[in-house]
Amino acid sequence: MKQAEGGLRERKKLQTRAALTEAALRLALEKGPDNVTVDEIAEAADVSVRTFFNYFPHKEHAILGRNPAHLERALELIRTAPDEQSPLTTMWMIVHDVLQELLSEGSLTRRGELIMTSPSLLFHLMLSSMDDERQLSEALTERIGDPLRAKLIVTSAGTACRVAVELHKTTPDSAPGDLVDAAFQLLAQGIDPDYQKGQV
Amino acid sequence: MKQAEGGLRERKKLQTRAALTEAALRLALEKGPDNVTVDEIAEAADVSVRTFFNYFPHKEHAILGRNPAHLERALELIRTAPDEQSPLTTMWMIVHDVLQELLSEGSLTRRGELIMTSPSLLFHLMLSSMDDERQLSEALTERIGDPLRAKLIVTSAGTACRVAVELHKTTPDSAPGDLVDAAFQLLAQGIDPDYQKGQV
DNA sequence: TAATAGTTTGCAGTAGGTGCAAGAATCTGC
DNA sequence: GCAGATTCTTGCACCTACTGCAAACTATTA
Repeated sequence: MKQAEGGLRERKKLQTRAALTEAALRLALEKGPDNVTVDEIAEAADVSVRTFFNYFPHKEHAILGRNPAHLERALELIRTAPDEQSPLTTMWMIVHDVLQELLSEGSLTRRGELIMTSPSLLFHLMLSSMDDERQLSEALTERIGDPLRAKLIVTSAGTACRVAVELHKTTPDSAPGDLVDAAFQLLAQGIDPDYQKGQV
Repeated sequence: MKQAEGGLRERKKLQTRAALTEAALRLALEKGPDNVTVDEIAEAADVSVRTFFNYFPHKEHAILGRNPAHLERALELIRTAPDEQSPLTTMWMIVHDVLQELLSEGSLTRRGELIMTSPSLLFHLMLSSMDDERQLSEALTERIGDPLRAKLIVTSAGTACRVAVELHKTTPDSAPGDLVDAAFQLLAQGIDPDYQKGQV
């Protein structure tokens, strides 16, 4: 029978994975994300290159070090949200849930800024976000019925974060959290009340 | 002195570029976008692999065959929009401008569906869209002042298109154009009037 | 037609990424 | 604590994407 959680094997895998993400992030910060090779990361984590690719499909995944638990929690938040809570409010809570953790472990600033400097990283982040998005949309559709609106709410929440981070780079005086809040507010109430379709 | 436009050299470059995108798209459709190699594309277009990379930085760019003229026209539309036209309305016109051309040349369905099947293609598209987005946001900020709102409007328009295409795949009975319109409408008026920030 | 400027190409090299099979480590039932 | 099954690691051979360089070629210009 398979040993559940506490096995040595399990722990070693977690260790290896942690060592790889740690090394990847550190080296990426030191040398710039595009100047790190998989060879270096593997060597720093003391495993073979081949093993690296057993853990991550792409170099970028190691640097991003995505936490699968975040998606789980987000889905849970959507499923257990009280009826009276509006959908975008739920999304706001999800965003802040993740944001809080990233801030508390101090990896947001390091990793976040890194991501914004590298198109390739950003790209892979978005790529892996696509699947999350799909799952979140499905969960939200389950709740509110309208699939178009559900998808728009989920993707808009994502866009709000991205826009906030980008804008924060050009105007560092405004806090990212405030920008996220402002973006959510705009999206909720409408980004253009004067819109008129079909003035062709 | 440099010959302006009609030179043989100029025409040959256009020809080569066209041959490459044509071959890339055709092969991608035949064999699936991830099973095409640059070798094949180059051979089909009767040029060397090295020449391929003189024209496109990535394989995906050839398949996407992005038309630089689209961005130019979009920027022009933003700059010359009448004062009374609301910003999202302008974005709607841009979207339909491109849509119309893609439909008329018949490449939307072929290329569009292809793109949606390949994460790699999708993300090269988004990646190159990021730069477009930046330029469009700047132009729109110029016009309406508020950079956050401008960025949100531009990115939301992009998201609307993406969501519409995705949704069209699962519910093919609704036309993509209608879905785009519905998405724009929702975004304009607000995706969640009951949103309340900070119910933590 | 000769000089010039721009294009194509082959070649050599770096790096990401995968399949396979052998060997090492862990886990299981006894 | 041991034998056998399971799982992980690793080296190796291989494919593909992509870049820099210098030589060969071709259109343009005077």
